[in-house]
Amino acid sequence: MRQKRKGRPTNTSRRERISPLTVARLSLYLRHLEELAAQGQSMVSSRQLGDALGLTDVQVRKDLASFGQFGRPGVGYEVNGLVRRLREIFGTERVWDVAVVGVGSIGRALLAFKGLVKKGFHVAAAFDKDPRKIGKRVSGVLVRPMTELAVTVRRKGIRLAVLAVPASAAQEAAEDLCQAGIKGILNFSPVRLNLPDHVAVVPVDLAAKLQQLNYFIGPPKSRQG
Amino acid sequence: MRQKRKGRPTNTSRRERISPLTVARLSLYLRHLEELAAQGQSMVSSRQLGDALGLTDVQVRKDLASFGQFGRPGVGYEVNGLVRRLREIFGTERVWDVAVVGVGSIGRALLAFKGLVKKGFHVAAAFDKDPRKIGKRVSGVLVRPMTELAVTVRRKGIRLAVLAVPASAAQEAAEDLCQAGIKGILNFSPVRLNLPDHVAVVPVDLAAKLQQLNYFIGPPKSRQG
DNA sequence: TAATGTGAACATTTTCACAGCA
DNA sequence: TGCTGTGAAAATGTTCACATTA
Repeated sequence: MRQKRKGRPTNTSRRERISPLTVARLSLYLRHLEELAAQGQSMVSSRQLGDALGLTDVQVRKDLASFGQFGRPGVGYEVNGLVRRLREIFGTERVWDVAVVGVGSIGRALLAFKGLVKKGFHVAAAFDKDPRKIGKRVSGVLVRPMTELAVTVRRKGIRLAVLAVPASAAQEAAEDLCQAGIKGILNFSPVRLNLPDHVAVVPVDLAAKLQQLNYFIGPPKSRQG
Repeated sequence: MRQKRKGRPTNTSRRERISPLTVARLSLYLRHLEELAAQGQSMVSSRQLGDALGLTDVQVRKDLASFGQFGRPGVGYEVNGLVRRLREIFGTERVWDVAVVGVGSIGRALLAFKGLVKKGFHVAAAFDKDPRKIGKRVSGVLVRPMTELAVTVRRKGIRLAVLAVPASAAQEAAEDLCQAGIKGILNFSPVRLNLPDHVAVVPVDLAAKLQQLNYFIGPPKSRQG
């Protein structure tokens, strides 16, 4: 019932839905596999991968099995093959241009962040509405006025944006991004964006994460009751 | 006690475990409720809250019910009361000191981030191992050498840290933090930290989030099918 | 023996349906 | 009627047990 073993059914371009939690873990796998590849390791078992990332071996196999048969029983997974396949899934065999909107401290940090390129992303344009910033270069990227957003995004074919403006300006800027044809927004502003469904938004709320961390730590060790 | 109306079971200090996904949403509720309070709104329904945050009304009620009975049937929830209760849950009726380790671009962004104070966090100390940074002030905070970490953390009673050092230095710095008695780490380094269980770690991997966003957007819209 | 892949059991989370209060 | 609170159903996610392949 299954195909020959050599011709492996990798359901390559079939976009059957991978669960979001699995997708989140796939980027962990990719990160670690890239490290292993850099160290010259050519095979890896689900156990090794899981141990390195704090997951069970079964979880790793289930996740990897969600997009095709890759492993060789008794042997493990081929590192380079998996890296290729995961990049294909994330669409990062190529490099994607990203726009940064808001060149405050967070925007600046992203412009300076070298790690992005290795992962397949390149900050290709930056926007701000502060006239004092416009025309300057930050980490080598020219800061443009918001009025040039649509034109620049279209000309460069940018589909991803990072939104790092103050809360009060976020919704409006997000709508500008939509108008410009952006497909996905990584949102650092502590605001829920109200946008059409065809635009994907991933929120990143640092203060909220600290609150949650504080909850899980619990009350101060009641030293005296 | 405060049972004024019908004895309402608010299980105030009972720390029965709230599920992690609920906790994540509780910070969303708190954020929005604080806004409503600032606007002078005194009551809110689960429906209104849900609409504002992209959740169903049932989800909101289930979440709020997970730590006591708060709503008044036919009326809704009292905004200020909920704000107080949520702050109590997150432990943020008081302000907590936070240490930032690594004063690169991300560390700097956090030092400059005003939003933290409003949420109950104050960056009280910064550390780096680069001698050129040590002794300088960044956003008003003195940068100290890593060798002073333990002493400073203990003296100031700091229990939360943000780790923003390069991947290669992350594990070692994290161990230093543990030694110093830190209880929770917000980890910006793209590395899984291997630490004792009693230290809580919340990872924040920006490149990974972009990858996931790219996955959900899917392949470039093949314009002619 | 050392691995993968997977159905079935289990656990968690979300949604539904509705009882009951104001 | 408008709203909360909640048991039960449905959906989603994780772990277990084991067949299978190298």
